[in-house]
Order: sequence, then structure tokens, then C-alpha cells
Amino acid sequence: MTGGAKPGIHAADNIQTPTTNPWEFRIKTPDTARSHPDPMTDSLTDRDYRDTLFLPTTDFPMRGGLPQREPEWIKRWDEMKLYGQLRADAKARGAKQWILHDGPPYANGHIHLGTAMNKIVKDVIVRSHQMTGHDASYLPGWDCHGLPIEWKVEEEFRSKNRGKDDVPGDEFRAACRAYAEKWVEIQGREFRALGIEGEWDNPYLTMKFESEATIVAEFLRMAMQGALVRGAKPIMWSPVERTALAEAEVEYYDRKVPVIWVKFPVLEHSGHDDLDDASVVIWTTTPWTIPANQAISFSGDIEYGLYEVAEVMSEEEVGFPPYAKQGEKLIIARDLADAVANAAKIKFLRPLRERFGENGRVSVVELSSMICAHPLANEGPFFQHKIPLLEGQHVTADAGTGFVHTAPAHGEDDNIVWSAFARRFADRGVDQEIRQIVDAEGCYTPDVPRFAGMDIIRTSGKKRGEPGKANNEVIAALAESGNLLARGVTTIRDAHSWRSKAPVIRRATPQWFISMDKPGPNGKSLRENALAAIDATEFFPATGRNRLRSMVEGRPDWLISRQRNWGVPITIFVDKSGQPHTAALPADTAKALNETIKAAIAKGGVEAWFDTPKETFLSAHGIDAADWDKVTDVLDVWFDSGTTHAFALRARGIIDAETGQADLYMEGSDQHRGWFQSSLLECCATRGMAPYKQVLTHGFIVDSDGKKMSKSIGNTIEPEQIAKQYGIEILRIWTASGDYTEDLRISDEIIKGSVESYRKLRNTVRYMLGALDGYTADEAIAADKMPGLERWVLHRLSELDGQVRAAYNVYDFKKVMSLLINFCGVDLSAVYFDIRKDSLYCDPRFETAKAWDKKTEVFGNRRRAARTVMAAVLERLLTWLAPVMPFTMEEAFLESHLKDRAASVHLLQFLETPDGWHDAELAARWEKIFTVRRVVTGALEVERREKRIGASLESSPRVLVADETLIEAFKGEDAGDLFITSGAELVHSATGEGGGFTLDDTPGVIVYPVKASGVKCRRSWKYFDPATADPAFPDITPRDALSVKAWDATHG
RNA sequence: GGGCCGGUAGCUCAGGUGGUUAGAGCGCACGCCUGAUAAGCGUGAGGUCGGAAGUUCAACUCUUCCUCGGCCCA
Repeated sequence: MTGGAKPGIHAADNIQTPTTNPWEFRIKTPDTARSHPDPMTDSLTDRDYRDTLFLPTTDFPMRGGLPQREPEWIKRWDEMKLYGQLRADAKARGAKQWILHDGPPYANGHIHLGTAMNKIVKDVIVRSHQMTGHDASYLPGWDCHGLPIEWKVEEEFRSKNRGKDDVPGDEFRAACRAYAEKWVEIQGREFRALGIEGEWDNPYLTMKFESEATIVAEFLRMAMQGALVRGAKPIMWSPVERTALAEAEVEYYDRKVPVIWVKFPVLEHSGHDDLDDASVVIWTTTPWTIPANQAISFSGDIEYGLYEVAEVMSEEEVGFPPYAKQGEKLIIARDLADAVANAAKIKFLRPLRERFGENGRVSVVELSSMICAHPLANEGPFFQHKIPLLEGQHVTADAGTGFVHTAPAHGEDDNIVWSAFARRFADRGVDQEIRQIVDAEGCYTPDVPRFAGMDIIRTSGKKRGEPGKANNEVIAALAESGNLLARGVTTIRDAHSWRSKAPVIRRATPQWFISMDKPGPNGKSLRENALAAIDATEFFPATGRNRLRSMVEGRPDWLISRQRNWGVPITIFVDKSGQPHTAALPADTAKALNETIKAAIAKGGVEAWFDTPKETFLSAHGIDAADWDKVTDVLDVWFDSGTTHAFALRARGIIDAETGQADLYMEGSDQHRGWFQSSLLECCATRGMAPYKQVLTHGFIVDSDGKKMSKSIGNTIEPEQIAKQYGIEILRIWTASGDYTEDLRISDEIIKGSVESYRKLRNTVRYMLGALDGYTADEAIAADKMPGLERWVLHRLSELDGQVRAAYNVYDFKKVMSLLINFCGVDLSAVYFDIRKDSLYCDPRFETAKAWDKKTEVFGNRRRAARTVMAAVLERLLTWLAPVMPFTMEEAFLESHLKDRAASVHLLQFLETPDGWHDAELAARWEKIFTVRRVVTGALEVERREKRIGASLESSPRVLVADETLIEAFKGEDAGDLFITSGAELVHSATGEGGGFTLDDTPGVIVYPVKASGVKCRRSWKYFDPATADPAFPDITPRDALSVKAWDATHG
């Protein structure tokens, strides 16, 4: 029988084999592991050849036990000071520096999957650059100032019954420092646990004194160049907290608000006479802003009409006397006339002119020429300013009247349109100055007639956050003036303070800006410099350039002042005219003063500015402190982050102080608005260039449906969860396998896919470790002495070398992973290992070489070649994968014959490909071989299905090939070995012999799956002709007999 | 509402300048092996390329619209 009865010893072995760790049973030391003769028979031919065989032997387990082992590896790397060794190694190599500059996460809260992914990508980048010959240091950093920390600290004080005003500034800031420090420490540990390698002992922090001093220095440098301007801009202001709020600091809720329709009598116009006593009607939900009105906006795209109030509903019908009066003439958007009439209880609103202005409407020219009176002009001169009409993009006909009440101090659109037009109205007697009539408490200032001191929002007491007196009083005044057309109540979605939940108002306050358009030292504006720098930067993905570009093109001046406590102060003194000392003082004096300021911050941190009286700074330079005020605003935290290049890279000497650039900035794509931009603007303003050569962005983590993760949906996954269940390395493989420049999906199924990849890679490495047991450089054989199959593998390595380097170079890890996973799964596992199993297990082992004769050497060298190639593969695979899989590759490295080469796999470099490995001709030849092989494999599958064979060795196919070059491809190769059959016959034949197996896509190759004849070799399981056997070893093939003889000669 | 980006087999990804039956790996199903064994090998079934319209002899690849999703704004 072909299958043959199995010798009893195998059965016994099987019974004893424990299932827990089969590798323990592998023959580690063959000499001592020789089995006894089979007790069932004492026949000579029943010798067990197992001990003369070589089977893979390794202590590298099939399963990694990642969750348990990863922390141990990190501990090991920390103890051996791997990061320091990496630096020393790069220095010893004279490696070229390559800098990924870390964008600082905010020192608040635990890390999440997104931050983990961010750091993992960075780590893979840094490691791969280090291994491609660079000195790739990595200095992590943190953003430590800012509001979120301030809030948390305020909260902590409040829980101890201490309000914001009860805590002295320096005590408060000290608490903020301690808070940030705590989270830096926690996050540092969490990042380290992800296997991120870097300078964790000495990270950069925006709150270190030297950082704060550098931030101040950078700020003063910009100020000295004249980039700093003072202006007033409407910002969100919370009267309850007496502070400005950023967009991130507000929440939007529905709120009931009054709504009023107001008439602005036309004062001047250049149109038709019938406009003489007409009024422009506006609509607003913030009556309190009416006293601040300075203009009316309209749209050139809206048709307006002139109407006469022909009939008003009676008091009986309405329940109160309607405000509208018969005979009034109103200008309203045509589409909204009905709605206005309805609100104003007007029964009949008569269109006065069918054809109004050009094309049947009030033309832009006609409207632009109008000047209206303020509706409260009757309250006195304060309100008797001229109200121009401005064409604005923000005006729509969705609701209201088609005209927008414009108070430049209280609305962003208002401010934009006003700023654009105000200058043009100077010669028409329109006051250009923006009116600021509301104080920090949200009350009218004393100079406002009738309304002075009235509050918009109640700022204290039980009704905190509810409406104050302002709205009602303004409405009353409007009613008295006769210019109120209608009133009502509506609900709008509006901003509220995240903290107090009270409504916020828009209020213009004096602020400091970095001008985008003022010409700088090189004669160009910051905007122009920044755009040029963007053009000089490389973006991954390339679309990032457009995104950043359009933002810089369109952005307003950079508002850098914040009325806050926890931040780097705006270290300037202003004179009585509001000029900063950097502009008002002689340059030399200003510079000297700046040095004093910087020295103070370097010594005492930001506290030094707040705690030191202005006299101390000024009198040292002979300046009369009485003439100056010390600014106590702090810088926007984006300014801090924009200067990281200065204190984390330049001040530390990592890049040149003036001309240096980081090679790469890498953050989420949201940072086009954030860090990429703040860094760009800051560096362009100070040095006229971007601080980076390349910008790489990643997307965000979403669930399996592409939805963003949110706690409310409950689809969040924590990094710790994955670390505990699967291991960090699985998370790293997941990160590296997907397209992180887009959004990355994660789910159980997806993670399981990464686990599969991990297993495949781990097992491939494990097989090679086992196959290379006992391998040393002595066994190596030159490439030109190797069989074609080995040289084909070397060719594949040469291809991969180029592809892997190229992919890492452009941060395309998914390419690396798919290349290597395919290589392991297809080229190695399914082809090379499978074919060379026979050689590896059965050919004479190198340790028996001294007993080889010429014939034995042929087989022995074949095995040497296989092991030489596997060593080359292993060495490359370990290094190529180490950036993504630092844990497993380190483990494998230390189990391998390479372990004496370095203390860690991470201290190795990607290997260069020796000349001669690349061989396109050979590769083409092997493509032909594989083409034929595929047909043979297909034919054998039919035999298996028909139960005619099981193992492929039970066949010895006859292959008819029409294309002679396909036959020639096999020259010098043993086709049977390549097919893993007990033999093979290749016949050049243009015609078939009837029957036979073919594949549609491979015409001209016909396979007859001839059953192997002869007996089954008891050692190699191949079928062979017993007549050819060595008489001393009748039950094994001549090749196996040579192996066994060499074995016996060297093993007694 | 605006700007930018994306939607190819169950999953992760490939698919220069439009052109034969849209590919890979994994997973899945079935089979083989039992000397890589919680492994290895083979075979196979799965997409008409988010939807619609258009341009073209021809579109996954070009245009428009819609839809879903992401980031940033309003």
C-alpha cells in the first residue's frame, strides 16, 4: 500500500505528544534524542530515520503572548537605554540628521485611540528613518498652557469654596503648572506603553521657563518688526464670567429671544422722489444692539420694493394698537413683504411702484446712495449719526426683511462689512469709528443716553444668565420714537458659555493682532510670505497644500490676545496713545527693555511678568513708568504651539536657530487650521520661511460604518482595551495596514484581520528561525553557486528592498505591509518553504560536511544554499518589519543567529542589496516555471478530489508543453522538486495525447497526473524505484542514503 | 450653508494619461497533509466599482447632480 503502515514508534510518539507545546518535543540535540528500535519488530529496514532528519527547531513560540510580554520588552529597552544607544549608534555612523518634530498634545486627560494612532505613526516613521541610515531623533512634547487647564483648576478651587477672584494669580498659576505636570507624567507613561521610542526623559513642555522665555522672545521679535497691531474686533464675550470665549468654549442651545422690526427713516438718497419719506425696515433678535447700530446691510442679489401701508388691522382685531401706521412707506425685500406685513398686522401693503429702480427693483446704486437716520435719533445727539447702506455678502432673504441691522461692535459679519466700506463714507459725514457701548459686565457705558448702566444679561443672583433690562428698554424707546414696526418672540440657536451655561454676547474689545497684510521686513506681507512657504513645502497627501493655502489666503489677522491667566503674557507696555513699547520707544531702548523682560521670564517663568511691577522693568531703562501700562493679556495658546520649533528644536541646537527646518511635521488633518498654520505664520513672520520641509496629515478614527467615535453613540474603543486583549503590536499593525491619511476604520472584525496578519508574519519568522537552527556564517554559500530557486528568492529580496525603502520614504506603511505579507504568504510560505522543505529536512546537514563525498556535497550544498537564503530573508524581514512590529521583531532577533550583531534589532539598519541579486532574466524564467507549476497543481487537485491521491508526492506527472521556452525554463532544475511530486516528465509537444488537464488561461500546457510508481522512501516519503537504492539502505532513496551515511559517519 | 477629502469583493488595500472576462492578501466554503500542527498546502465561491444622468465607439477611471461619511468653517 502506498500509504504504508506507520511504524509503531510514530504512533507511540503521537500518544505521548502533549498538545500544549509541541515544540518541546522537537529534537534540540539529535545525538541524545535517538529513538530506540521499534519494539514491535527488529527488522533492519525498520530503522527510524527521524533522528537523521532535520526539523525546524526554535524556542520562539507560535503565539506571542503580546499583552503579557510587551511591558517586559519596554522595560528591557528602558533598562538598556535603547534611545541613548540609538543616538550614539547614529553618531558613530556619521548619520545624517532627520527630524520629525512632534506636535504637542494637550496635557489634559488620558490618551485615546486617536492620540495613540498619532504617536504610533510617528514612531514607525522615526524608526524606519533611523533604519534607513538617518539619525532620526524624536523629542516628544506637550502643550501646557491654556483654558481647559484653567477651567479644571478653577473647578478644583471652587470645590474648596474659593471663587476665581479669591485666588491670587500666582497661586492659581502654580496650581495650573502642577495640573499640567501631572498629566504630562501620565500621558508620557501611556505613550511609552505603546512602544514609542523617544527622549521621554527630557521632553519639551511649553511651560518650562526656557520655553516661556523663548515664546516671549519670539513674540517680541515679531512686535519689533511691526507685525503687532491693536484693534477692536467683536468676539464672543461672557458677561457672567467677564471674559472672552473661543469657539471651543461655547455650546449652542435654543433660546427664546425677542424679535423686532425697526424702521430707519431715509435721510438722503439720489433716487426717485418717492423715497423721500420712506423707511428701510430691518429685523433683529438682539434689540440691545440697536444703540450700537452704524449701518444697514443689503444684498445685490435680492429684489427690494417700495410699499405703502394701505390698511392696518384695528386695535380690536389685534388686541393692542398695531405699531404700523397707515400711509407709511417701507422698503422691504419683495419676497419678504408678505411676512413683514403679517408681523406688523398690516392688512394691505400696496406696492408703490411696479417698476422700481433698474429691472423692477431698487438698484444697488440707488440703495448704496441712501443714508438713513438712526431710529433713536429723537433720544439726542448721541444717536444722530448717519446710517449708510452697505452691500454685504452675508445678507440673505431667508428671514427678516432683506436688510440687516449692522452694529460693527457686536457681530462678525457686521464688522467685516463695516470695515470694508466705512472708509468710503468719510466724505459723506459718516462717523468711521466703531462704537463700543457695552462694558465687560455686559452693561451700557455711561455715555449712552437713556440706557447707561442697563444690563443685557443678569450676571449674578438666582436669575444669572437671564435677560437683563437692555432689550426691553430699547424696545420701549423704539416704540416711543415711532420707529418700531412690529415685535414678537422667536427661538434661535445661540452660543452659551460652556461653563456657566449663560448666553454670550458679541462684543468688540481692544485686542492684539498679528497683521496678515502689513508689509514685513522683506517688503512682503505675512500672508505673501506664508503662501510662498506653502509652495516650498511638500505635502502628504498632496491635497494638504490646497487646504492650507486656501485657509491662509482667506484668514483674517491673527488675534493673539486672550484675557486669561494661564498662559504666556503679552509682554508689552503701552503708552497713553495705545502704542506698544516695541513701536513707541527708540529701537535701542526697546531692545534693551526686551532683554530685561526675556531674562526675567527665563529666570522666573511667566509669573515674573505678572508679579513684577512695571517700574522694575521700565525704570532700569530710564523710562517713566507713569507713562506706560503693563499689558496683562496672555497669548493665544496657538502662539505657544507656533513657536515649538524655536524652543524645542532651535534652542536645543537640533536645527539651526535661523535657517533650520524640521524635515517633517505630522498631525491630524484638523491641524491645517491649527498647528501647521500657527507654526507657519510664526516662523514666516520671524524667519520668512516654514519651519518644516514636509507636512504629513492623518485622518481620524471612525467605526466600522465610517462614523466618528463618540461617547454618546457608545462606539468608542480605548487603546488600553486593545493592549490588554490583543497587544499594542496588533494596534500598530492595524495602523500600518490602513490608509491613515484618510479616516481609519476600526472594529472587532478589522482588528481580527490585523491579528491574522500578525500570525502570518510571526509564523513565517518562526519557521525561518527553526530552519536556521545552528546556522553560522561558515555555512553560507555564494549566490552564484546557488540553485535557481534560491537566486529567484534573492531577486525578490532585491525588488522588495527598493519597494520597501520607497514606501517607507513616503510614509506609505500599508504598501510595506501588503508587500511583506504577500511575500511571506505567497513567495515564502506557499512556494519557497514548501518546495525546500524536502531539502531542508532530508538533504545532508552541514554539520556532517566532513563526511561528504562529491555526490553528497551536491545535496549538502543545496541545503546550505537554502539556509543561506533563509538567513538573508530573515535578516531583512526582521529589520523591514521592526518599525511596525518592534516587540515581535526584537523577540525574533534575540532568538536568531543574528543576536550577537547588536544589543537590539532596533540598532540594525536595513541591509543593502548585494550586486548581482537583481536578475530580471532569471525572474522571467521563474515566471515561466510557476506558470507550468500552476497547471500541475490544478491537475493534482482533481486527483485529490477523486481520491486517487492525497499528498502530491503520490504523483509523478507527465507534462506536455507546446511552448519550448517553457521547457527551457526548467533547464538545470528538478521539476519534481518544484512541483513537490515524486518526479515529473516534461515533454515538448504541440499536440496533446487526449484527456489531460489544462487551465483556460494557460493554453499549451497539458498535465497527465501519472501516479508515482515504486516504493515510498521511509525517510523523505518520495516514491522511487527500489532498484536504484543503495543496497545498505533499500528502503530510502539514494539521496537519503547519502544523507544518512554522512550522518552516521559523524554521529557514531 | 460653505471649503477640502473620501465611498472598488465580508475585511484591509491595488487599479499611470478612459480601452480585452476589475486584481491582491486576509476571511469564508470545500478538500489535502499530519515531519511548520491552535501550523502548512490546494481549489472555489464572493464586487459591475455609493446612486442617477451625461460626454464618448468605449468609463471604476471625465462632467454634473444626488447620497452617505470625515475634517475645518459659518
